[in-house]
Amino acid sequence: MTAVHAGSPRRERARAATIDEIKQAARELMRENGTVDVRFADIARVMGITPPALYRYFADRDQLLTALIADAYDDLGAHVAEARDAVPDRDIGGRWLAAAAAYRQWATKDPQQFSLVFGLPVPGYVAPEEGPTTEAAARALSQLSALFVEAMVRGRLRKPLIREVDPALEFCAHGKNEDLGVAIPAENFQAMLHAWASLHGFTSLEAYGHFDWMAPEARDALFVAQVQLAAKAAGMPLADEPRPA
Amino acid sequence: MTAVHAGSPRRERARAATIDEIKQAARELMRENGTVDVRFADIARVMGITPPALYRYFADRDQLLTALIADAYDDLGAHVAEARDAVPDRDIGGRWLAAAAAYRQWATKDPQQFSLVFGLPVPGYVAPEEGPTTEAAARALSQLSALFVEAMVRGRLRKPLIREVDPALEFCAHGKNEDLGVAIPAENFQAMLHAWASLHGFTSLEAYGHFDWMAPEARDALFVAQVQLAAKAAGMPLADEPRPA
DNA sequence: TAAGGACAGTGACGGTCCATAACCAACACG
DNA sequence: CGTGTTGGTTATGGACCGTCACTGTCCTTA
Repeated sequence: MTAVHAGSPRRERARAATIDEIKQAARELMRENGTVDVRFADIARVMGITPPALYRYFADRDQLLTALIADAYDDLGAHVAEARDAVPDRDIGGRWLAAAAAYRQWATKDPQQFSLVFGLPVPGYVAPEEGPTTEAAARALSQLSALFVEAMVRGRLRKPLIREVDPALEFCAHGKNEDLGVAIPAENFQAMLHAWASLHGFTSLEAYGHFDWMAPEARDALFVAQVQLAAKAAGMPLADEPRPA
Repeated sequence: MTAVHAGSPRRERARAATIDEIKQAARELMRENGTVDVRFADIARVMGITPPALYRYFADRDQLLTALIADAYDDLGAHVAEARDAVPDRDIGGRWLAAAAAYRQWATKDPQQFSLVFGLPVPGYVAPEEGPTTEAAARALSQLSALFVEAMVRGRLRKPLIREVDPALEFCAHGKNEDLGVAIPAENFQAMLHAWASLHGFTSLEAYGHFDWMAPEARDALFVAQVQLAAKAAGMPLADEPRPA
């Protein structure tokens, strides 16, 4: 199993294609019945094979889920990055808004995938610890923190609304700064997390139907206001302003 | 089934007790294996009866889940209300902080229950539409909005940071004001939802382990800062300040 | 080119879990 | 004291996960 043999490139490609088809079918089924549960029997039926055949590619249902989670992280990261990079470099606020909107849209379009990534971790496929999901998560979320890094290196990051930072959090911020490559002030680091949590909260509530009592336009408006508030509070330039004196 | 017979009060009490025991056992098991999944067999085993006996009390696994969700909402609402009311009336900011902390603590202590209430709705037990879960949800969340109503009637609600309100959202706000009994300005209504989303986002991320890389003290600090920011942005008096001129 | 091996896939099977059906004991009530 | 309701049992069916033994096919290599 999981032979390291490297085999022939021919087989390798076919195998990769099949793995991809399985994951695709799983996502499709999840989308259809609106659940994270996937039945091997259904996947097999869709693919025109028998259930046991799937075990050639995934040792376990959990292993398939792990792969799907990693994929979902990557997909989220890619969506955010694409939307963000579609806005000119200098419009930092616009880039943040675009990234946030992508985050939201990705979640509402596919609540199952969102739940897969940000839902209650089921013991079993969270275990790997430093596994592919953890790495994928880091990659995806770095797409958001990159905005703050950008703003920082351009000298456009202002003081956030909340300036007091607890020493413990300051310590964490310093630790993370090593990963980011740039020294973001602890207060802005804190604000960055606030912004993420705020964005995530709105997204999560909406994706799971807790804003269904609102008209779609109202939801849109609320979202924009929420994201703008987060940016404002985080010291992120909102409009395309000149750098502060 | 679900006889309307009313029967003898003796039997009624016994039945209610059993139903409660079932739900309690289910919660216990959920807590133990950290999942929302509950096996009827396990519940029965814990209770010392056989699985089919449970069907005397719940027609379905979904029905049990529905009951658990409603209970969870009520529990959350009770926790929030208790924590909030433990702080003197005049300290509005303190009441908000206490309520938010209760929301957070409730979620982190029992992520399964939190996920039950705020997770991906599984088609089946979300259907009722105006069912017990919807009502329970309204009750629970009104514990949060009550803070804004309090602040409003005491004339302590200031202008929020974001003042522009989209007409669509304004319309929604007016609709909800009828439920609240007090006319909260649309801009503050919007800010209230921002505060909830912000609180919920932090809570959700933490409960599902996405803040595990932070030290507990750092998380605590981040939370307080987040909630203070939300209050500040919402025009809610933070410290026990005198009413504004 | 022929033999050996790796790999994809199948059918049969065991275990677990949800749910129903048929049956039995106990209790309330006329 | 009989009768019907209620709470419980055993037996059973069906769905699904995962394993096993086996077959066919393609690749590799001598």
